[in-house]
Amino acid sequence: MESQDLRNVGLKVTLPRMKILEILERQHHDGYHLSAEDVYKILLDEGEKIGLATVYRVLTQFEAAGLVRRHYFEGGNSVFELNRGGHHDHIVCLKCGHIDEFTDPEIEKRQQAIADQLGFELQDHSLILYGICTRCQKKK
Amino acid sequence: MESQDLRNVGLKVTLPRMKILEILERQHHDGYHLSAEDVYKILLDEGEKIGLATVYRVLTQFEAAGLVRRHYFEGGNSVFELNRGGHHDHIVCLKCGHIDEFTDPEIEKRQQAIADQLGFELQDHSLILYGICTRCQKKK
DNA sequence: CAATCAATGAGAAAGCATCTCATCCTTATT
DNA sequence: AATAAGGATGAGATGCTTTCTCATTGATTG
Repeated sequence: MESQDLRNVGLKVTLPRMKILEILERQHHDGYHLSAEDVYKILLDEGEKIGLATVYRVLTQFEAAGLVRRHYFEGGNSVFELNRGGHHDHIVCLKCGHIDEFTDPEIEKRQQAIADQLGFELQDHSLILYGICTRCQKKK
Repeated sequence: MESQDLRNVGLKVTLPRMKILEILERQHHDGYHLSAEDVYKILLDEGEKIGLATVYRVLTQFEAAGLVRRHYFEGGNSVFELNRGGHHDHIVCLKCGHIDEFTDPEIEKRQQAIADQLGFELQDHSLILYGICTRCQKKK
């Protein structure tokens, strides 16, 4: 029941918001991370007349509402993914852009310890590993 | 002997490059991280007629040459700092922007282990913690 | 000191993201 | 259902960071 997701966070149920949520859900299964532009193009492909400004607005609202996470990978534009439960970090292939996800309790623990030690109240973190994936290593 | 730094990496010794190197060195002691715009403003303040395009060009060259590291913090524009030896990660205050640096061998080790496990040839990483620094906690 | 080739400045251009505002649509209320 | 009220949207303008272009200037080698 998607429309409930929107009401729960105090957002009106509108066609753009439903469509964008649906696209994020659909792509999430494949582990994809979409830029606003990506989402916009998918909408166009599916015949929806939704403006790019709306896509940005909605994604930003979704982020503020906790429905979505935004990541700043190298190279500029940020990407979004559904925030279904568990936190995870990313490892990005520098050649093909493939992204894998992982979590490491030990790293999380150390992060908290470091913040404590430096007197920071830890609120968030961003950990991204960059490398060459198996497939691209072979293609050499 | 700064000009040698430039020759060592195959760059001609020019006034803009010397000046920018010098600014990075000067600010480095304070732990500051400068955007291209910051560097440009400092140059203006000091009466140097150096174009913004040159600042970007030079910083990018310095990065390619390994003299400088570029970081993509949240919010858009990237910042630069001198790459004097040791690698380190960053913790950024979400209120005042203050940046502390740290390294944690345990985290580094885990990162390598994770990359191995996922079949990636690890090349680089970006770890940024976000929180509220001691000073800003008190200002509440 | 001359010749060569790279470096620079200034402005144009690109790319991502946000803003503006008139119009449209959801929602709460009749 | 119909309506009023205020939020949401589309399209284009705008802002901001970064890169590109190209004519000019400057560093380096012999």
